[in-house]
Amino acid sequence: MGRRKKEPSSVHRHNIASAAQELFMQKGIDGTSMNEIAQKSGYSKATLYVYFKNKEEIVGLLVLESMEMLYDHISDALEANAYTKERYDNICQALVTYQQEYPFYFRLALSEINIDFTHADFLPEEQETFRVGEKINDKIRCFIQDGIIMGDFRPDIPILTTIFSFWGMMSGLILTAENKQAYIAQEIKISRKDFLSYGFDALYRAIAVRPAD
Amino acid sequence: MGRRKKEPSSVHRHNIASAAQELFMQKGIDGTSMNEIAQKSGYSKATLYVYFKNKEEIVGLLVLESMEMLYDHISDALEANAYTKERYDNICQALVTYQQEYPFYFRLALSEINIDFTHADFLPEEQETFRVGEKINDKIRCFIQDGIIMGDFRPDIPILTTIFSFWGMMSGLILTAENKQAYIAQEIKISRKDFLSYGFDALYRAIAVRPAD
Amino acid sequence: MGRRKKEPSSVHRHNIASAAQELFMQKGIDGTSMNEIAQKSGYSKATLYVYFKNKEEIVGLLVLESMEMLYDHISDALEANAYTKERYDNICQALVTYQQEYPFYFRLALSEINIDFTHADFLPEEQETFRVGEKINDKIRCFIQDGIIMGDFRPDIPILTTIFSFWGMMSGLILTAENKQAYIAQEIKISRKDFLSYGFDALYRAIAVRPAD
Amino acid sequence: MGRRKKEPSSVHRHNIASAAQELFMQKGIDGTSMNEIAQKSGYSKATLYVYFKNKEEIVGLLVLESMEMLYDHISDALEANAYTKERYDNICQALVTYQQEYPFYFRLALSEINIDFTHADFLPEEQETFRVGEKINDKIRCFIQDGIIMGDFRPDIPILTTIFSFWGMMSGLILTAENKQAYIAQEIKISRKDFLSYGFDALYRAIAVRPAD
DNA sequence: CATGAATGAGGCTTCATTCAT
DNA sequence: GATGAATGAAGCCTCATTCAT
Repeated sequence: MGRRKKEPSSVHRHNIASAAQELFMQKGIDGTSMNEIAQKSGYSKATLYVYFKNKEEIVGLLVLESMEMLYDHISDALEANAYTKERYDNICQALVTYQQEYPFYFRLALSEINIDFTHADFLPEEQETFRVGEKINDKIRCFIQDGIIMGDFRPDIPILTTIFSFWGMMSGLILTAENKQAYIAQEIKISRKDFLSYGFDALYRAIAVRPAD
Repeated sequence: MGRRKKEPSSVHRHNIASAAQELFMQKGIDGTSMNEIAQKSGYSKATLYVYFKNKEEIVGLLVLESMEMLYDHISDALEANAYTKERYDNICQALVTYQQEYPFYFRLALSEINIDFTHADFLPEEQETFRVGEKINDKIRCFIQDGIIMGDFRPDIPILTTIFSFWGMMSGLILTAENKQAYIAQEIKISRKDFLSYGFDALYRAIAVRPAD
Repeated sequence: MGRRKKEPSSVHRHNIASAAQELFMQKGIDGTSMNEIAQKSGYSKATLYVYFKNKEEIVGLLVLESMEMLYDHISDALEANAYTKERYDNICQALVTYQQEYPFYFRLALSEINIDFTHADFLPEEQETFRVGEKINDKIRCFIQDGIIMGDFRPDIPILTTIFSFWGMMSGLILTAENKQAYIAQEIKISRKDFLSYGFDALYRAIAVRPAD
Repeated sequence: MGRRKKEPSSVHRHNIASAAQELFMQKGIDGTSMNEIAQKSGYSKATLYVYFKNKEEIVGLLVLESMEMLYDHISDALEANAYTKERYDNICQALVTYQQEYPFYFRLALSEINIDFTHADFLPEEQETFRVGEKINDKIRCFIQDGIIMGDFRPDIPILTTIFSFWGMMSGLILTAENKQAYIAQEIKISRKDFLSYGFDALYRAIAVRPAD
């Protein structure tokens, strides 16, 4: 291969991680070889190791990138609207969109790779990922507090507990909509959108001042 | 190794699958080698292949076994009590217990391996697994219908949608309690039990006739 | 499996060897597992080792058996007729038939497993095989001597040299007819029978008193 | 192991195939493991897979290489001399030399691996092998036609039939000379050279205009 | 910087063979 | 005698990673 133009290192990192992401999505992390990543990204296998210490670091960057995108999605969702319910719906939509765009990392974020400080291996990327996670939490916290102030959410709800339990329940709902897709369509005969709305609304009522139904 | 006592074949299968389960849990399916399964189960690697055609078949049995246990857990939960809320709590508890006992398959059931008819590969074990899944659905359906009849659940709730969305949300909640364990304990300073109750109750209210709060 | 009726050991040996033969023919010796032989023969894998010390011994018996059949074929061919050319044709036909019936052992006899006293491993079966080979040679020697006496073969031909070179050439011809079957049919447009006759006749003329053409 | 000097890839392929050839010769294809090939060739096992997709491909290259050498041997044999009998003897000698140099592939060419269009798997190497086989046939065809024109061969001989039957018979003869070597020397007390000449001459007479005896 | 080349380690699976019953 | 059960050894192949250039 000819040498390529001098580009900032981060561009190459992104190119590689990007190719990896698609493959991971299709075949899982373990199911994807560095060889395949090399081929898909157009770099040589050895070059991968110029930009990443190892496979794990690729995953790390990917998780960080996806976490940042999630942050952006959620930020946007919150800034756009004034009414609490609308903002809530926007957050839900942001999550759904995010899952559709980065199904692989949505799953990761939910379960597999655990980004809490327990097993902080302290790779720089992981630290950063954690930080972004905190920023997301903050955003949500503000949103809930705003909602309380605006009289839309019950004033007695435990904020942190709500954030985490909702995060879990929403993720589970979205994942189910994804995984049981065919089943839901054929057996329940309901659109994915309605299926999701049903769940999101149920959750909203749980913290709303008066059942908004 | 010495020969071992004559035991019915199913015992060996269970021994092996059991060892596999623990390893899968710790390191994932792909991350676990047949070598490790052999060592942990106390059989020789070759013997594994006497009892299972290949690694995949071990996973298959495990999924089936765990699905059956889930069915038992849920059956018990439903038969034990008369009051709808109690029965609901029992189901929740059954799921939590199940997740604690078979964390790996709880995860599977939620996401990766898809037990709907979409990708019915028709391995006998997989077929059976699907059937058990259906039995579980039926149980839940009856429970909800009973709840409606007893006047505890709103009569207009869409039953199938509720089953699937609740399944997703509950799984997500339980998984979060598991994965963010340390975070929840240290940051929110709330017990896992309370964390889970908060979520389960929120969901209950969503279908209960009158907010039980 | 239930025990089977008491049969002379040789019957079981034959059953097993027989099953092995078919498999060897289809998939080669190395390509055939004891497992497959066990299944095909209807005995358990362990029982194979009651009747044969190991896989090699099965091959040994098979070679012996096939050598004996070849002897029978050739004996019959020689005793049937009076005229030299007829007897010659019969021998050729015997070889062809033998190759069709035992393609695998025809090949062995020609090349792979070498039954000359050089590498006499002195397994009883191999010794016996060698002895049968000698008996075949004797038969042919007599045939040639008869032919000379009858004035059909040139009196000066070197008998042993003729036996061995003819054995080689005939085998090679037959094998080619078998292996290039499709090619011969499609490209040369000649029947296998005619193809073989052409070669056999050429060889006959080489030792006949007057070109019989 | 240290890295080795930069050599064109084909050199490595040849090195590996060459080592494989010797082993195949001694122990057969199935009897030879990639491990052994690695050791004998001085490369690591993994490196074998850099240069060959799998074991089969090694065989493929070997067959092709040997086929090409055979072509060269025969080409040389034909171009060297003017008299038909001399050219015939040269061809025979070429075959003998070839068998001595590549005993393993001589055997293959004769029997096992079938290079006719029947089972054209269409691997590039196999296609090429087939093509070379055709070139050899052409050379021989020309030789026979020349012989007829020069009045040395009978004008009525069926050319293709002759080519194939002679190829079979000659191969069989050469193989017998090889396999029964010890036997021939000790029992017949004749040199291999004379043994072969006897057979080749017999075949020559079968197509020569007048028995050259 | 970029990479072709090389490889140790290890994965899954199969097999011939043994042994206690 | 017959076999179910068990296994050490080995086979093919893949992979993440390193290093010299």
